[in-house]
Amino acid sequence: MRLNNRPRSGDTTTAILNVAEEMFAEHGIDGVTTRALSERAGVNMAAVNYHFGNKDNLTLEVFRDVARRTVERRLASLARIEAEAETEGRAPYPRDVVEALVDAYVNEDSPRTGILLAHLVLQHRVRPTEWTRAIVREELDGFAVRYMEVLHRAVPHLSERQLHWRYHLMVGAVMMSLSDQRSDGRMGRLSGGVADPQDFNQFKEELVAFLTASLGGPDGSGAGGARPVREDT
Amino acid sequence: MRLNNRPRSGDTTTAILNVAEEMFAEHGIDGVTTRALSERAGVNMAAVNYHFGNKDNLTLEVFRDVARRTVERRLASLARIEAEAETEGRAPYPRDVVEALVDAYVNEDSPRTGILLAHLVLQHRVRPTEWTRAIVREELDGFAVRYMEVLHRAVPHLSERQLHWRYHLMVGAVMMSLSDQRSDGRMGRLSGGVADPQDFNQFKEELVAFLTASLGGPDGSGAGGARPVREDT
DNA sequence: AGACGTTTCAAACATGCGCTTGAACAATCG
DNA sequence: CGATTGTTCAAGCGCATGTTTGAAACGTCT
Repeated sequence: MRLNNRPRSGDTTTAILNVAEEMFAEHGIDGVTTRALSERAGVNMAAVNYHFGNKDNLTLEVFRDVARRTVERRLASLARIEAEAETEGRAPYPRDVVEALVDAYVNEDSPRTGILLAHLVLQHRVRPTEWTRAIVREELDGFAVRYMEVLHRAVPHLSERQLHWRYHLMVGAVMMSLSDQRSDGRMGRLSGGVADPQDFNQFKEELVAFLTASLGGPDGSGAGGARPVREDT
Repeated sequence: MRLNNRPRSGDTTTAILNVAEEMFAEHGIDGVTTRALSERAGVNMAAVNYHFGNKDNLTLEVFRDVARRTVERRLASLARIEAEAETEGRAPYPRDVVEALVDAYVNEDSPRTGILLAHLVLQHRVRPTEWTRAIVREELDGFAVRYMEVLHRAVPHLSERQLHWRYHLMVGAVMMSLSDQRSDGRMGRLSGGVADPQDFNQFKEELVAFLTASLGGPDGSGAGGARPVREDT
């Protein structure tokens, strides 16, 4: 047995990982049993425990991978945005910063990624476990801090407290819209098809519009000191 | 046995319902077993099935009740807002409409309600079942339509599609912030305590500010045609 | 070829769950 | 009082799940 120093080229191991990711996206986390998974992967049930120790470990690996990929992508976007802003001698545009967040979730190239992350986060909220905690703390918290750093420069009118609130609310909105896309179809139902989360372009557009607007006013209580969020092209 | 014509004054029945609501809020929906529930309620396990048929039926009743209470409360708020606007011969204030949504979730009088509803909705997203579907469709969908009706009058610059998107994104943000409040404490952790979802006033204030701002611009892509959301006191 | 570590497999095991059962108890009414 | 009906209870059934097991198959190195 080989729990450590696990070669990722192993046929069975990667087959399990791939099928797991696929099935988690489709049926949710609790909706995947070791039996169904191994059957679909064409491997014996015991293989899961042999290669990953137990089921929690497998899900941990799958979702840690997804989290890392996404964070990597978003960090790259942030770096690009900051570089661009610096050469032009200005603060980053709020809209660009928002897009850096959204792009990693809503992306035609890897449509599963966003859904998987939504599953992870919702799972962590509905029923936090050791492995969700581990991923959130080790993979996602760092990015959140970094993101807020850049976001703060883009919308300096927000206080630190407001910044934290807005960020968490932003992420919440994204997560929920992703989960609607997958499971319920409520938006499509209630809108009579006018709003369609399946349409990637529409999805991104509306999401970015919402989030950019949400960064608007310095506070919602005071008089209309809020200014339009964006003046650039 | 008495599955129909069930008197709600029955001692055991209400004890089960109360404890169920309590435990659902605390441990999430899947986190409550019939055994634990009956033990805490001081009744025999069989009592649950005797009085409610099965577990799904019990959860259905608990959450349908919560949904109804909330919807009722919000409908009343909307009616009040509309009446006030009409006597003053104007459209409803966006901020008021937003508050009507938030109040029902974040409320010091019944702090459990919002958390329970968040559980319901998240559960429906993570793992839709017959009974979540039933509640969403029968209790919540109607309100959503009605709410968007009023919201549309408050922010007429939004297209129908935008309206639907914004509404769903708003609800998503609220749900996620509620679930953070309960389970993870991530916001508190990342902000070093500056942002504290346990503080009801702060919670409402930041949430309303975020949502009101999010209704801002007619679209996020165009130039800054957005106007401040609110001018009244 | 033979030996030995690695991987696969069918089968069984252990556990926790919702739910049922049949008897005891309580309450109501003729 | 007895009978009937409504309610509670301890015990256990059936089932699905994650996990373990011991042996078979495979690969590789000498």
